[in-house]
Amino acid sequence: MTVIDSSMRGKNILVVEDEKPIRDLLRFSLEREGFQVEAAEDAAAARLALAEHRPDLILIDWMMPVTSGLEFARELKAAATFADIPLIMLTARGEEGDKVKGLNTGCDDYVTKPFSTAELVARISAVLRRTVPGGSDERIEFGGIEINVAAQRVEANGQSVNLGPTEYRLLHFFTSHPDRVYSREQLLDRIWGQNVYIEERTVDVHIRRLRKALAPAGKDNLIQTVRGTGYRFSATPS
Amino acid sequence: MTVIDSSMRGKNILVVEDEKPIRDLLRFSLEREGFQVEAAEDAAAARLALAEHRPDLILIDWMMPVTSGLEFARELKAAATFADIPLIMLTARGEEGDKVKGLNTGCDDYVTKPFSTAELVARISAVLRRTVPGGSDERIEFGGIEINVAAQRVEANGQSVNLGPTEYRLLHFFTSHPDRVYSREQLLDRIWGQNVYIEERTVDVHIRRLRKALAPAGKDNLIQTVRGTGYRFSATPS
DNA sequence: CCCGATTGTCACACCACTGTCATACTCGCG
DNA sequence: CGCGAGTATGACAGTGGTGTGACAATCGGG
Repeated sequence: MTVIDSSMRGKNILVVEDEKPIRDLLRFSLEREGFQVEAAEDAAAARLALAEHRPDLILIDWMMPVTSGLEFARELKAAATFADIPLIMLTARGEEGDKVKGLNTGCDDYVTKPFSTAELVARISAVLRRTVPGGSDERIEFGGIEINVAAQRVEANGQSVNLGPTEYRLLHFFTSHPDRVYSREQLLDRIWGQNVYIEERTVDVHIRRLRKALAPAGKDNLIQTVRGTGYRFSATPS
Repeated sequence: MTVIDSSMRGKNILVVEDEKPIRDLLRFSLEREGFQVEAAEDAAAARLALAEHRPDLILIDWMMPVTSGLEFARELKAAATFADIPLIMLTARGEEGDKVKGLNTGCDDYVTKPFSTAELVARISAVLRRTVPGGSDERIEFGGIEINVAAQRVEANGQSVNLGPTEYRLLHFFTSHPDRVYSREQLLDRIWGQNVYIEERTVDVHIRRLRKALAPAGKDNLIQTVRGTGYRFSATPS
């Protein structure tokens, strides 16, 4: 059993692998380690997943029908939006030439099949570790709230907002998933982690703390209570 | 035949290898790939080459007479001027203990002999890719702190600041990467070296030493603690 | 060889942050 | 209007992350 750094928890990984058994194994292993996993069976599905959500790391099988992993990697590195997402290749053992091609495509590491889960997780952690949060000066803006992901800083109406770690993650999640209701359970899963046993009422308290922090800038009304369901982050008042 | 990324072309590599046949082979292979190669037959010659021109990467043979590759690597990592140059070790196969020692000196990767040219080039490319392009600037200024890289001198508000090598590298890194949060692990990777195993809390101590050194000039508040994440260097207070 | 400088580690103290509870409040409904 | 379920709020104790001083080991120079 591998134990990963707490900062890795909740990192989003996109797995692109055509063989279902391996795909399922990867999903299982990685989710057990605390990663959030999206799986795609080919390049087309991967493109769809990318359009929806930007992962922190992409795992690509080298051998894939239609569009090979190598081609897909090239495609990603050519696209400005995704070029900075770290990339790990899954490759068959002993194909020296293949390894080299993979590295030269711009992938950050490669893992040869068959691989141990421990090794894979170790490599993923290593790659993620040297990735700076918000690698390309990522900025999120919503309804007058601006988040500088790289600096982990928040401004509302130009005033700087001081947040604790949990409130920051909460706000970060809300700003990147606005106009949608989330139950307390969903928020616990996505912000605290999937295997945490915490009182659901605790969410209320952190919502309140976040509202209080946003109040001086008059932005506390962006967090709306949906009675009987949960909370929603939206610019249009209910 | 391997094709390397165009951004790699013209990168300067210093090869330190005592055996002439291997040295020539390395020079030939790397130059064919578009690198500029300086070759030195021992540590003394390497020091001369370093004084003349700063390479983008150093390739060191582990087994060398007089000053071993390991010693030379330590020497480099101790010198503030060269500590940030990425370093790859050439080591004989099967010497597990040696590998570990090599990794602990802070080298970025190692290649076991006998190696294929393709693999070596791939590793070099991978290491160079994750190296930040900047690094050999003459002068850095940020928030009233001025670093004279050539002289390895620091001034804050006009007062000269006395720093140990590690604190100097820490400050150098911070001033060239301001307004970003870095975890302790990331700082260890980027300042101590990628394969060094050091307590994360040690970062705290060096942060404190750096703060103490900057305090007389009133610049210690540029280093900000981001609770639960790491540290940030910024002119705007939190 | 000795000496000062530097480094990595530890132990201790402190305090921001966290999760939980009790209480007050609000809303929907009969 | 009163009731009950759901939510907001304030307080509080425990936890864990961070600051700090001290210390042994190592390094480099005289």
